[in-house]
Amino acid sequence: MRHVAALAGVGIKTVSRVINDEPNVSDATIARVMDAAQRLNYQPNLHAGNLRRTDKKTRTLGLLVGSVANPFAGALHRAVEDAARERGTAVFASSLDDDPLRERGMVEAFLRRRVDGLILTTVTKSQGYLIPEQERGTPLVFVDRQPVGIEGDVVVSDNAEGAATATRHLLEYGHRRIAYLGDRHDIHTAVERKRGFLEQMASAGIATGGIPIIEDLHDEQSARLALLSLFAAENPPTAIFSSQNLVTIGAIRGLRELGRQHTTALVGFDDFVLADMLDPAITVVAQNPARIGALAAERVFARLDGDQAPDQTYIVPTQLIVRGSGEIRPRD
Amino acid sequence: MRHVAALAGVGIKTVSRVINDEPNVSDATIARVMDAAQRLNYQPNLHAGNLRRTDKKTRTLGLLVGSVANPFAGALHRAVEDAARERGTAVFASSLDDDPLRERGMVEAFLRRRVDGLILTTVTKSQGYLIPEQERGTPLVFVDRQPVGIEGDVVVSDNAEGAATATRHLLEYGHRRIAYLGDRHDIHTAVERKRGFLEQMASAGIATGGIPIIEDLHDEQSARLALLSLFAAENPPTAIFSSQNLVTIGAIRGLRELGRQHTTALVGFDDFVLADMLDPAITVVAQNPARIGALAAERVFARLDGDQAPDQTYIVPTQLIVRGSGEIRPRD
DNA sequence: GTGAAAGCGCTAACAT
DNA sequence: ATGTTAGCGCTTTCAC
Repeated sequence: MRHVAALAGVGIKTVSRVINDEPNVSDATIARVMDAAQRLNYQPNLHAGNLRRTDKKTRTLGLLVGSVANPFAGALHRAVEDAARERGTAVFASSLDDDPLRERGMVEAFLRRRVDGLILTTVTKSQGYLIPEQERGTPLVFVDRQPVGIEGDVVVSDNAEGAATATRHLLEYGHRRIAYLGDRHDIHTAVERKRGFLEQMASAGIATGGIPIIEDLHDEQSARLALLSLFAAENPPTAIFSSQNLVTIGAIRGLRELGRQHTTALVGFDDFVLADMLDPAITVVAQNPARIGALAAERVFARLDGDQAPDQTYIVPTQLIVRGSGEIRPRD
Repeated sequence: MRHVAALAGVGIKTVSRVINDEPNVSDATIARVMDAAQRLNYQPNLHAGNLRRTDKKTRTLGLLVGSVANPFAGALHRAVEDAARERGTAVFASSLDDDPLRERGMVEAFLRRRVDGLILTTVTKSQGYLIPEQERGTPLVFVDRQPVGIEGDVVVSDNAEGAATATRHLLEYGHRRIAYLGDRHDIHTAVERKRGFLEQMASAGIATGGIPIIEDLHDEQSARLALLSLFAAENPPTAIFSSQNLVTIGAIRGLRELGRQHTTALVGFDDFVLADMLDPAITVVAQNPARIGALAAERVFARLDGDQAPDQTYIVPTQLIVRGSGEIRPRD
């Protein structure tokens, strides 16, 4: 900037004014400064400015998700990015792989870079460690998980209601013996989905004690094996509710191995690409990651704009998408 | 930092030493400083440090892709992130949606934030505008596209060879009339894939003039319609080579509509989730986005470490995955 | 409409 | 082993 000022033959403050579109600079001066900046390939240093600037905003956001490689996170990330770009804000993204140490590490890395806000899918047992930062005024929005040991805005899918809808759907098609295949029992979303499922089963007068439930399935392979074990046991289910993407796909593989994909009903939580092109096409309860991301970004920016409203939990509705696999009736 | 120094009863430089793990501080002092930092919830300001630091490294990378919501970009991003984390580097990601203005805007936004390097899938006609930045020493790595108007390290899939492999595969199964469905004809990857296809067809002695070729298919819908038009015309193809993910899926939809999915061979460029669970399962030439990302990150860091080797183009091999659709023989 | 001086939070280069 | 001073590139404040 000093060099630009020298070349344009003006004071450094005038260059600053031109760069930041501040008033009180004559058109002629603006032109001279722009020209000098161009010739020197000058790029303003945002960080240097922020050091002195009163609002202290870096126009940077931090986003923490399970993995940027998974479709749910991708859609969410994209929505956050779109909202951010409108505000001239860049987005740091990081994958946590369910590793609490990584969460701590990346939060610190982002805070050292002075992000204006944080949108996070937490994997730590408690997020109390964020309290000091929150008190300092950094907006925190929790997505897809309820925070523990701290308050904050929260945006989640309607997990319990979505699971209940899926279950109701299967019940309506005449199923009584419905198995639950779930992922890690200790994460918020899984707890809620199981709760929705069980409550709906109970409402239908089904003794919850006898329901086949297999949890902690973390990938396709374990889900596939779980499904096979279901049919190896006595009194196999006539329908399956799978609580997550990979579990659904593993279940499909298992059903196909047994040749039961056309006789066993299946509803999965979370939609996936090409679900409509499988045979049978898979009925799912779809989440809306783009909506979750948009809402989370909206909350962060509202807080940055001074919104003082009490923390709130936003529940994004899910949607049952009927495709075939969920409409298979029991044999008898 | 001043406050920490005051509370610990030491000079500010000593705090700096402790924070940065520099030597020549007694254990007792370290403990006192750490304690004070803890009590004040002190978070060092990386940007302030960088202002004075001689290496001028922000430990930040910028990544530009088509869209962070697409699986190819997600896998690539993840690989870049993994490499970056090992180096204490955070990653900015941004989606371009084929919009040159967005590329320019985001590059500028990243440069103002002083990223140490840039990994980019370019969408502008020429990337000459990056030359000044390159001369300033910022490593630039181009992925999935050849840059124009500038030199730099490049990491791409083996598009031509992959397309040739797919084509050869279809030829080996007896096809002579193979149609090409391609996406935007003006992007590097599409050009290369078409070239590989045509060269292989020519090698097989097939007059390239008569080959059914439809390009500029940008989504499933247009690909589906293109496929239908192929079979509405005289002398329909016995096999299809589709040059991209969405095009492949659109083609599958079209074939199914016509009931020809079991009688028309299909090989797609780029793998996709559940391709193995369709009927028929889809034979593809798979790319390796994770490898591309890892290689790109490696190049950036090598340059940052002072590697002065001439710019190089890294070609990541593709892999034919045989699943069924590509092994259907022509009727006669 | 313009510029000079001070200072943001830190590290470099020297002291001691 | 520790502290002091200057200055990174900018914005603020205030003077002209």
